[in-house]
Amino acid sequence: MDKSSLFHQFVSFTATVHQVTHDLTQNVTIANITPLQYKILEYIKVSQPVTPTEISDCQHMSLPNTSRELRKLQERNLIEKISDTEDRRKQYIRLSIEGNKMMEEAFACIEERFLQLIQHATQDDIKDIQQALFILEQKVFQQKI
Amino acid sequence: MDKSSLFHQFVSFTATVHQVTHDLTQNVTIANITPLQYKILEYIKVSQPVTPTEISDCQHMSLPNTSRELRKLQERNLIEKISDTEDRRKQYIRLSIEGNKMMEEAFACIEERFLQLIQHATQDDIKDIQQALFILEQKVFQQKI
DNA sequence: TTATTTAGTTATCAAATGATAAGTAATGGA
DNA sequence: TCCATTACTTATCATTTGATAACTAAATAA
Repeated sequence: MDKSSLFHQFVSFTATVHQVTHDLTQNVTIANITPLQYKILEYIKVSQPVTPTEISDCQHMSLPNTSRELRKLQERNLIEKISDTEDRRKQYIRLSIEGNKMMEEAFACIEERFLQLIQHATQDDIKDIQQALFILEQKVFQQKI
Repeated sequence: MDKSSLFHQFVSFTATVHQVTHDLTQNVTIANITPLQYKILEYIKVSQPVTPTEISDCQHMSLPNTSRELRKLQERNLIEKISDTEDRRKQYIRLSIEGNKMMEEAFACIEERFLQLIQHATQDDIKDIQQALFILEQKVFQQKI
């Protein structure tokens, strides 16, 4: 087995992953949120509390643009900014009650669609899928370049 | 094992996939190509010949916008349009020599980075990865909603 | 203390992308 | 033949996103 043909399998796989995640997340954002804002909220949801700099790094956007989007999200009461007591330059961002509710609903919707995707999976299938996810995470995706 | 905790593992996994593919494809597009144009070329590369309608459907963009981007790509001699002899409304899009060369280089660059990612994988690891990709494709990603 | 660095903001501009209306030309059905 | 549909184009406008300069305030190093 050569690594080059594994590459082709990998490319095809990632294309499918992107396709499926697009389908799963399509139209979950009922509120008037831009795709970028959704991605930011999603990141805050799973990593809160986070600083603007962290968002900037992880979402590959400049700090000024991050600041702008966070301001819009705060104006819509979806997030809260809490300044660090130690270092008063720093801020911690977390979802507001409203923002959290919105993201919970979004995730519930995605989960529902995901469960449809694996509705025919047996208990053994589930175990296989879990194992496969684990192997890929460990042997491919958590490697550093 | 319940399906709900599998969902969380899945979400985390897809986030990692997006992260890694972003890193792999970063800065591969030396030519002055927008991200959208790159994605279109990538799709043409692996699926050619394709019609504008197919591109429109698969890339989730309107036909007018597809037409606009294809015009730009043709102006830069990266693609060719061939009209169908049967149905003269239809067109087939394929990469030009130049466009193909560009995409070959892009893929080579991505492959190089991918190989770095799995440089420490043994022959057994490769087999495991292959098997994991196969299982996920089959049991999760190829399911229809 | 003073200078430098860090964290974030505000403002502004340009480019990319999305949405929509109106059009052409070919096809296919009634 | 006439009408509806399909495939695609052109034009235009709005929105989103990216890039950059100039700024404030706090922390840290010299």
